[in-house]
Amino acid sequence: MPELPEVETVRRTLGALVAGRRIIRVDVLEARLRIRVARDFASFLSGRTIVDVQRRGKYLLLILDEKRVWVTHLGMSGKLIYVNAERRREAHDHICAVLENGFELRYHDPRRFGLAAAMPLGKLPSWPPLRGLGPDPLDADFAVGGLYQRARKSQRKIRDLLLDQKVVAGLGNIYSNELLFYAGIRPTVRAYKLSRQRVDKIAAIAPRLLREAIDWGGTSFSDYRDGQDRQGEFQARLSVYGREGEPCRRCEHAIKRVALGNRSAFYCPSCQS
DNA sequence: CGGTGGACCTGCTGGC
DNA sequence: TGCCAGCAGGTCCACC
Repeated sequence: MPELPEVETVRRTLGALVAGRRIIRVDVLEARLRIRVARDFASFLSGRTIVDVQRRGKYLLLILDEKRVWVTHLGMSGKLIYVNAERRREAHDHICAVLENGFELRYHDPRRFGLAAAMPLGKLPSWPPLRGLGPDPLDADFAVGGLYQRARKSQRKIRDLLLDQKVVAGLGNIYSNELLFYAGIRPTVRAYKLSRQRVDKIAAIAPRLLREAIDWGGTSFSDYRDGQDRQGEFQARLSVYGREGEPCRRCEHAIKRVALGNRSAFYCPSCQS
């Protein structure tokens, strides 16, 4: 579900609402996420004030005082929302952080593929899930040429390479497919077969596509919501993802779907080669 | 090391 | 109406 634009939208909508708020209590209602929520998670966060909300790839970082951090990943179906504490808690609300102003931060995740962890800020860089993340396309120092250096040595299909968070942090199946449409490249092409020019085109388009998706509040297929539980709008502007059989917006040919591994890839047979 | 395929979960949809 | 197969935005691990 949530790829870079969705996580960034949550970061922005949440940041403005929770910065400066103190967590007075944390209720962990279900600890069995992708990584089991640690026993001391609640006590480690209780009493802390949220200073800032940041993002690394698809990971959200709630920076707290006392140099502590609450890290979360939304997996496929996760939401992190800021709601009035009066609102009834729902099934799959796994973590509720009660704030001093009568609101709560709720982590909700039906499939439980996400994670929640807390640690001293200093431990974050060496924490395995974050260590080794590739460059983030929205970072100021994102280098267009870096992708080609990886691609030229890889036997993998280009769609699969783009999904690898060690290569580029933040792309998932929606935006990898969209990116390849705009670059005019079929998802099934082996990475090493692509010219420098074609790979550079993918890398150059990535920040533009992701920023545009953020401008529309991300893509809501089903579960995804921003920090205030609102849907995104970018699903109406997708070019290929989820559009099997529908006409290409550029040339009218029917969009095709192929299974690559366990996941679908979408492309226009006429615009992409 | 690089690459692939299955496992982990729940919920929804479409076909019979 | 009911049941079951297939599919879903992600990541990790065992295996070759």
